[in-house]
Order: sequence, then structure tokens, then C-alpha cells
Amino acid sequence: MDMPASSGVSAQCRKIGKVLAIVGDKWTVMIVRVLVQRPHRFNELKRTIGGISQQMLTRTLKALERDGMVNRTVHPTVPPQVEYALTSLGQSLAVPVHALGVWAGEHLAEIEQNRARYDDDRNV
Amino acid sequence: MDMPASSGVSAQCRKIGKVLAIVGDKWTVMIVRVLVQRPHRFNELKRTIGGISQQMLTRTLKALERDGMVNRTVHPTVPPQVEYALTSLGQSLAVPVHALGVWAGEHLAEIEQNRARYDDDRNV
DNA sequence: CTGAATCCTCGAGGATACTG
DNA sequence: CAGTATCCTCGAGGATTCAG
Repeated sequence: MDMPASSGVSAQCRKIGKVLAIVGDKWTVMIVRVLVQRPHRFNELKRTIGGISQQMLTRTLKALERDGMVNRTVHPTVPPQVEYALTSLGQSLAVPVHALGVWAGEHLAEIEQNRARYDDDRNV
Repeated sequence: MDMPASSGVSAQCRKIGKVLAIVGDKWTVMIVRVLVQRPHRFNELKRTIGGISQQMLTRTLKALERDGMVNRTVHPTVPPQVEYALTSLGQSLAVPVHALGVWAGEHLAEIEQNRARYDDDRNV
């Protein structure tokens, strides 16, 4: 918000930057990828993901809800049941994210080889 | 590296996580998107991107070089000229990243509307 | 069970000065 | 011009406790 963004390149980069601000954090993608299969309840989500604190799960879900990516449905039972499901917007995001996942599967090994080689060349 | 990753979901998520660790930082995507057009020199890159410190540019470029995403070519002239160019690996990454950019262009406005509405509903 | 509130750590990212 | 080195800030993320 501080640059003139004179060229179209910058403008497009800002947009990507904003999306990465959503998607680039540690947990958003994992949550989306779990929810894209079927709706989940809070602790179910927590167990499925594994390694996330309830704090961060709450925060990330709230952020996703604010962005209109997930719907939060409270069933007024006892004990309370809260179900999280992807909206159509959230599902549409899952598409390019999945593309990234495919790319990861295809090239991650190569990247790690590159790293190892790079580190070798420097350490010997 | 601490979870059994019993299901394939987790395994795939780890991979995406690693890619996001590369792509998810503040500058990598912008650099890739600039370099995908044509190779750039250091300060040229710095000016084109705008708002990045030389420190972070150096760090990010070095990380990208380590991952085999960019080639660093030193022309032994005076003053020194260093040219950075995407490798084929880097160019292949630009594809899903661009897909994310397209998604951003299509849905960012909607997201920001969702946010505004969400915040309104809470503040009134 | 689903959160909200609090406290703490750690590293990404920035600013600045110096070097070859 | 193209870095390297140093210091600093700030917030993401985790751990724990309390509440409805």
C-alpha cells in the first residue's frame, strides 16, 4: 500500500502477495486440504491435522471464516458441535493450491538434491 | 518430521508445506515473477521489485540458488555484473504460482468484501 | 467440546554500515 | 555494483489456563 505500482507487474504481484498472506501461513493450506474432502468438527480437524495448537486452529479458522473461505455451523447440542465446511470460494482456492501440491510432488526431490549438492560444494 | 504421517493426506500436506516454506515468504514469488520475464541484475532486480532491502534480496536469491531455482552468473567485469536467471526448475514453479495469481485476480475482491462484511457484522 | 485469554519464544524481515 | 556483517523490531506460532 506504499508503492505507486506503476507497472502491471507490481500490481499483479501485490495480489499474489495478498493471497500468499492468506495461504502462506503454516496451517491454512493443511486445513483447506482436509476440509476439501468433507466438513469436519473442531477437534476432529485438530486430530486429523496433528501438531497444531487449538489456539492456532481457532485463529486460522476464524481468519478463513472472515475471508469467506469456510462456513462455521454451530449445532446447539450438548456438548456443542461446531462443523466447519469449505465454501465454494474455499473450494475454488483448493484448485490452484492442489496444482502447487502436484508441482511439489514432482519437483521436491529435485530441490532437496540441489540443496544437498549446494551445501556439499560449500562445505568440502 | 515428528508425525507418523499415517495417511496419504498428511504426506502430501508435508510436501506442500515444504513448497510453501520456499514460496510462502515475502519476496520469493515477486522475484520469480520478475525473473520469469527475463534475467535481471542485482540492483535492477532491487529497483524493479521496490521495497526490498538488499539484505533480503541477497538472502532470498541465495536460497533460490541453493534450491536450484535460479542461476547466478558473474561477469568478471569492472564494476562487477551479476546476472540472475530462472532455471528450468524455477520456470516450472512459475506455472502453479501464476495459477495462484490468476485465482487472486478473480477472487481477491470477493475476499475483501467478505472481510468488510464480517467486520461490519461484528462492530455495529 | 469449543473456544477465549494470557504469556513466551524465536526467527523473518528491515536498517545501517562496511568491503572487494 | 554486489554483496557481507551486525543489530533490532515485531508478530507468527506454541503452551497453558480459564470459561460457557
